[in-house]
Amino acid sequence: MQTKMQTAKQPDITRDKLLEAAFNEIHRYGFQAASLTSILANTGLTKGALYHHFPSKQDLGLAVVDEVIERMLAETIFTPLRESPHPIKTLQDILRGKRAKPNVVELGCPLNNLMQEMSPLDEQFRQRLNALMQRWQDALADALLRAQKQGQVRKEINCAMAALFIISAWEGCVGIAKNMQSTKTYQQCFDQLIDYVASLGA
Amino acid sequence: MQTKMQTAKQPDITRDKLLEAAFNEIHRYGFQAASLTSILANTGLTKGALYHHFPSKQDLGLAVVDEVIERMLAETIFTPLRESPHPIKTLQDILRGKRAKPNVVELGCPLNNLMQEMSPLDEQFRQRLNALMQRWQDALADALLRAQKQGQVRKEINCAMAALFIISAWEGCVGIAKNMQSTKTYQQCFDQLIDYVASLGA
DNA sequence: GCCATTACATACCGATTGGTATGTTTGTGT
DNA sequence: ACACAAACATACCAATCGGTATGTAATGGC
Repeated sequence: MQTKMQTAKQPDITRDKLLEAAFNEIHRYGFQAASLTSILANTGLTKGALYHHFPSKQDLGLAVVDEVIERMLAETIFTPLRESPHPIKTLQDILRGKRAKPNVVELGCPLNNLMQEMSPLDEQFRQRLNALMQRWQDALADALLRAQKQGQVRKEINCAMAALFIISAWEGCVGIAKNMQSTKTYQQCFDQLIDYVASLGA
Repeated sequence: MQTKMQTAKQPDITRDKLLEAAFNEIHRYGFQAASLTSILANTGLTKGALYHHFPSKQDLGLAVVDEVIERMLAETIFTPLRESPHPIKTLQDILRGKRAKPNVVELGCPLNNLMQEMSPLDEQFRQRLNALMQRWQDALADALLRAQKQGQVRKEINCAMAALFIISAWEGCVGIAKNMQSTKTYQQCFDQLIDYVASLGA
């Protein structure tokens, strides 16, 4: 019997619950301060389950990066940019629409939080976070290049460099708004970034 | 006898040693993960000294913000900007020269690190860090306003908003370079920011 | 020169941490 | 139906955490 029984063991679902709870805990407290006990309390599971699915806290954290955060970025940024026929407009829409998630203003960007905390401390974290960053930059540079071919970005613009700067400013805006705890600052800051993106065309 | 004796007790110096060691520890590991034991090991002092000068770990951290980090920002940014007769050039010089400090690329901006870690968790930290951010933004907005009166910044530019964005991008560039562990990325990213500052004039 | 206070050092505490060893239940292949 | 492995739960561990209580040495006022 493969059909769902409520009391049945569902290892995949259990794993996902652990990943989601770990993501939330890490998003708020950072990786080092994230408490496994707290994560387990939020899932109703125990250490037996955790250490059955993940050999260590670090592996749990890396799995959060590779699976949870990767999926979020792919869905909200990478894929829309890649599939868009109007890359500049799509990028600006993404920058505008990001305010939809309220806890981004409260807790910041999960990827950037982990980068700032873990990159100097753990080479494994740094490499995986860096790989995600690279995909982000590539997706953006690709979008800018396509826009450039459409004549919506000036020819003298170095798209890779522009992409790097946009991401930097992007993360910077999220971080400042998080410190200010202000959605107003968030929007003001992103308006400037949207203007910058527009300035690449004129 | 007030003269310096090597074995004499010098409470001010002791306090400074604690603050400096705490700053270094926090800069690398963050506030939550900063170990008091490690800080004391780096000073040769003990808990008796620490808790004589600071009532708690939080007070130690807040003192690091109020005294150590404040002084660094004032010396390297606030004062140069305030006293400069050519604000735009001075700003660009600061952005260019920041690479002088190598551990900024390795460990990032101490202010931003603490903001990203502590703002959602501790209101006292958030307020003090926010106050420093506000002084930064004011110093930058002032400099841009003076440049605007000199005709070096376009009249339609909102200097306060531009200052907010510059700081965001500033911190973003430092953060990205720290994750990449690359002084090259650091310079590439800041070159874009310097171009942006220049674009305010033309 | 005495004395109170400052400026530390030493020893210890409960709480929490990540991790492990072992037990128990559930699913699966034959 | 039986065996075996997977999927958990329970109980426990050493290490480290921030913090405290107490003791001692140095300093400054009178």
